[in-house]
Amino acid sequence: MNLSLRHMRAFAALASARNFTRAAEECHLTQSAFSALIANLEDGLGLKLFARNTRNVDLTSEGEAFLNIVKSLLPETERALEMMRDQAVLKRGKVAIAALPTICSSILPALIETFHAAHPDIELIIEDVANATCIEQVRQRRMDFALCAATFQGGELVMETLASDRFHFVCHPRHPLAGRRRLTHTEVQQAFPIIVYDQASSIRQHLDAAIYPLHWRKSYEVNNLSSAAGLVAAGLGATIVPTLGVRQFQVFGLRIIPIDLPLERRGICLLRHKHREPSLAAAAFMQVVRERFARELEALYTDALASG
Amino acid sequence: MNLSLRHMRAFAALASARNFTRAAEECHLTQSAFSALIANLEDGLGLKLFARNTRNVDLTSEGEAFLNIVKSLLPETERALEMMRDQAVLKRGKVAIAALPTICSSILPALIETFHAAHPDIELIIEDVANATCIEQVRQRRMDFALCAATFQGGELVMETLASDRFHFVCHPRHPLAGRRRLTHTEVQQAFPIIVYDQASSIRQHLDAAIYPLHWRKSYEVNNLSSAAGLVAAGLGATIVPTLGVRQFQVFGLRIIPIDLPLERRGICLLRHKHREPSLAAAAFMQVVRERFARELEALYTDALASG
DNA sequence: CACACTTACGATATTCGTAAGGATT
DNA sequence: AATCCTTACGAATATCGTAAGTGTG
Repeated sequence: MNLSLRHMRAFAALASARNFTRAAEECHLTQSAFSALIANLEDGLGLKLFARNTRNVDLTSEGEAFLNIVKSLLPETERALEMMRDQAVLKRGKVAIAALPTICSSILPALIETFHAAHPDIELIIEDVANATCIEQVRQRRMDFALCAATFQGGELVMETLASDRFHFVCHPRHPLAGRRRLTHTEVQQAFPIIVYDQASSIRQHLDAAIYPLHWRKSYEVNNLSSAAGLVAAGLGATIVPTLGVRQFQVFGLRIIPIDLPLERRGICLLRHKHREPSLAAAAFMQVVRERFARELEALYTDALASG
Repeated sequence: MNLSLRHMRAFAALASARNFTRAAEECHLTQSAFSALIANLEDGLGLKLFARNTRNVDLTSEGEAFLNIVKSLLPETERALEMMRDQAVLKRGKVAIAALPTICSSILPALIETFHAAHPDIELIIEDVANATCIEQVRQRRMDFALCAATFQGGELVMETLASDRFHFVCHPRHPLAGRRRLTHTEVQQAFPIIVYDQASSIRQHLDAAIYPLHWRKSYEVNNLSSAAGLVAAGLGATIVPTLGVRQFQVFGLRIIPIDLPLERRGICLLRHKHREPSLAAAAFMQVVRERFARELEALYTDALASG
């Protein structure tokens, strides 16, 4: 017996209409096909569900028993299919994204807005974590994808470069270098005191790698860009931030000057797992990312130049 | 989309095995047919449930969602089918019977025993009520059928005569008529004092109709045969009972003498409703009734003659 | 005799298994 | 090269609709 949705729908229709012709219409079938469908159901179950005489159609007591079952089973099945259909048209589902804090506070909100306008019912889970955590979450397939710094990744991780962001020297308007329009990294190294970030930070890692084997004349080490912004605004030192982070400094009216580092740019990538098939929703979000990320970052950069 | 049990079974098998070939075997299909079945399911839902590459089969996130649904829906559906299958082989279901008290206390137990031996899991509901109530319960289709006295029934009731039971004069061994081997109804009428039954009793109704327009010289009117048995045993009078009721008197060692009445016999019938389609279980019980009732009654009769 | 379900039947669609094709490790 | 899924294809099966058959009120 291969009970199908059609069987249940036909049965329910007939149980309610108690008339083959009308029930058949309801199911968009000819009366003959409908009759065969009911007969097939009865055969499959091995018992009569309806007592027919040419004038009336009535449920047998086995039919009553089946009706009780179908009354709960049919709506559940219909609901299940509807849920899947909704998923298919991106009415439901969720996308889990890990992203660097700088991305979360700069570009991501605009991308979310775009995505949400198109797919208002998709749930988004955003985890703003350090680069290493981003990678680890993707490796463990706990997130659909990550937006993080591009680093060499072997194994089952797939990296897709989105854009690269540049670095800026940020200082108080009364800082000795405040009047410069462009700086080299050697000039920056001599700008004492300098505020650097925690070792776990991808900015710090990138800069360490970029400037090696030179040493930073650090004076402060902070965890968040906003802390650095406060220190710089108070005239306690200067700092270096990627374009993705400049906005935090713009509000204080600080000087923002582009730098040329040996590794001038930091690659930003979309990182995903080879064996985590993206859901339709995730695929849709990734598409938004691919289409807009580079442009948004460029806008941030020109904005930083203008304000600096 | 016509979701079927096969779809769900195939999906569940594949989700668990994560391998088309093995899942196909589990479903007793060739791998190719199984593949088509899954493809059909995915097409119907409008989305991919599995991410295949030649080495691995994995659920997509939509597949995970569907798995959650199927994990509850499939067992429910299977259980529903099993219940219906059980009904078909009389492993489940119930039979509701209304029957006269005399039948309930005489023949019915043996029939129940037979039926129960063949169908141990069928629930039986027995209502021992007066004839009028039997008829009314069947008319209202509240019972599968009734075992009661045969009376003219019009409309939607179907009467099937099973047997006819005879009447016996029952008296104390020291009663003046105790030595007789056979009595006529006129002799019985003069046997004073006589114990009769309540107006609602079908025995009383039958006798009233049978003896009309003569009058009973009644001395006591009781509701139950067992009460009458007590009175007769105490030497307070004689009574008239149908064969179905004699057993209650045999235990007291009373004399049981057949009578010839103008309407010698009382028909016992199986009464059912034209439009209450009997369940398989009810049909099975009715069959037992048809096969055994007359024989059982005959046995009671010869037994009564022997003991009388 | 009229209505309502069943049966008959040819056309169409689906599903099956065998066998070949293609991709990944 | 081996494994494993998909595709191709002819045969078997199921389902459809039209139309005729059947039985009950």
